[in-house]
Amino acid sequence: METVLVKPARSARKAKGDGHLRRAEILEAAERIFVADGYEGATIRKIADEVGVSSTALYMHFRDKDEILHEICLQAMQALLEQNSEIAARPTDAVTRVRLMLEAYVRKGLEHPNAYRLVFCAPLRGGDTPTRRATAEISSQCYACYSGVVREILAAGQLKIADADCAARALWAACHGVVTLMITQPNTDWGPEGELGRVTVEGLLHGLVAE
Amino acid sequence: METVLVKPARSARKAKGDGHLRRAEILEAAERIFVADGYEGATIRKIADEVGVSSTALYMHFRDKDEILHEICLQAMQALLEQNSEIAARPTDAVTRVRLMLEAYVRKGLEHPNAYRLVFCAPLRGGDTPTRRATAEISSQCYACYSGVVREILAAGQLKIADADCAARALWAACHGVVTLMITQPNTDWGPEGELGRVTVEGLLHGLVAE
DNA sequence: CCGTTTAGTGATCTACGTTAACAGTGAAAC
DNA sequence: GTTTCACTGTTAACGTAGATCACTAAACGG
Repeated sequence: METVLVKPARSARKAKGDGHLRRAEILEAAERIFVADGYEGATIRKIADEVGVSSTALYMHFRDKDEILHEICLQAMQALLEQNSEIAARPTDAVTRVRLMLEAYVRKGLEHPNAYRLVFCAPLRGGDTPTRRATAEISSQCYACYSGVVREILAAGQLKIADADCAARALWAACHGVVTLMITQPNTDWGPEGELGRVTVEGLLHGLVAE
Repeated sequence: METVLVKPARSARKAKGDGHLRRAEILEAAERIFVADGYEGATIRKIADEVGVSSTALYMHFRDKDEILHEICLQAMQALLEQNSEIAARPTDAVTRVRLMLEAYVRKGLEHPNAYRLVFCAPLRGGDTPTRRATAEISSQCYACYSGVVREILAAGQLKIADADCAARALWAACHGVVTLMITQPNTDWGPEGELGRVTVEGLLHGLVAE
């Protein structure tokens, strides 16, 4: 059995994990803690401990704590964008596609409550880090993809109001409300699984879309 | 030179403001800072500085930081409850009253964004302080008052779904979504003043209420 | 082989919420 | 008139947070 030549290297110092390997390792650990304990719970030191490295080392790979956690959210955001694009391309009618998007949105939000909170509920302080801009870019693409389908509904003459953007925002806001409410008050009885989301989306769709 | 015997020692000390006077003074200062800088921005030391007192003095009057800021929110909550009660008692039809309540809710939320965030968006950690319970009590009365009117709609046979509570929650969630979106992203263009709120509420009402 | 770059370290800084130990005030009790 | 004592302050300090500093060991390029 041949052993890889490993540096015995004296010391408790963690071996170099070259380049983006260590970076990915940090992101993984951060995600585990972040998902479990939220933004405040995921401290620099906890993440560093999980990786087995000193807290200072994280600043080699990320500008600050925000960048680490926002990078995680960026991934979730990209997944959402992919999903939205996929739904947008389906050969169904526009109303059905909007419905599917909104349902997927609510589902994703409830599945990743901490990421959702960070992206959609945080006051958006600070501003110009690349990660921040990337997230904004993706989320804007996400919205564009979604509102495009709403505009299709308008074009088909099925929208009861003249402003498609406003309708899109209203539907989004309603779903956002469902997600945030259920996330922040998980102990409240929100009725049968998925009922609140369904009633909200269907109700608003019936109110805004003809037929 | 003979001097009057003046309070020697501690000069910079602030005069005693007996009992709840000082308490009210702290609440006022805390509210100013809280409104301007939010929960994280309103630090114990800043509040104490504003009052002109050492930071530890605040612990004479309040158990901890949470209690101070939640007391502020409690007042806003009581105002909301009063408003809701007043609207509930009006001699108009139930649908109109619900509409008025929701509009008032959104307006209040946008007027007191930081209080709104603390009460409705915070993870509700900790739990059994008296102030906490009082807030929960008031907010539950608030909901009861509101959902009672929604039940009136059901009783009048005007509700399209059988579950009045679910309808009430859906309407609330939608408004909550509008408020939180506009609060957390104040730089986004949300269209004409009040439009998003109006469209969301009216749309959902049309979807859930017959006629 | 040597100098530069890279990726790590522990000590330290500032700011936060909070607690502990102590001190001045004023009014009631003696 | 003195003593006592609750009340309301104070300064000092603790523990934890994010972030920075000065430094160093390994990896790399010539």
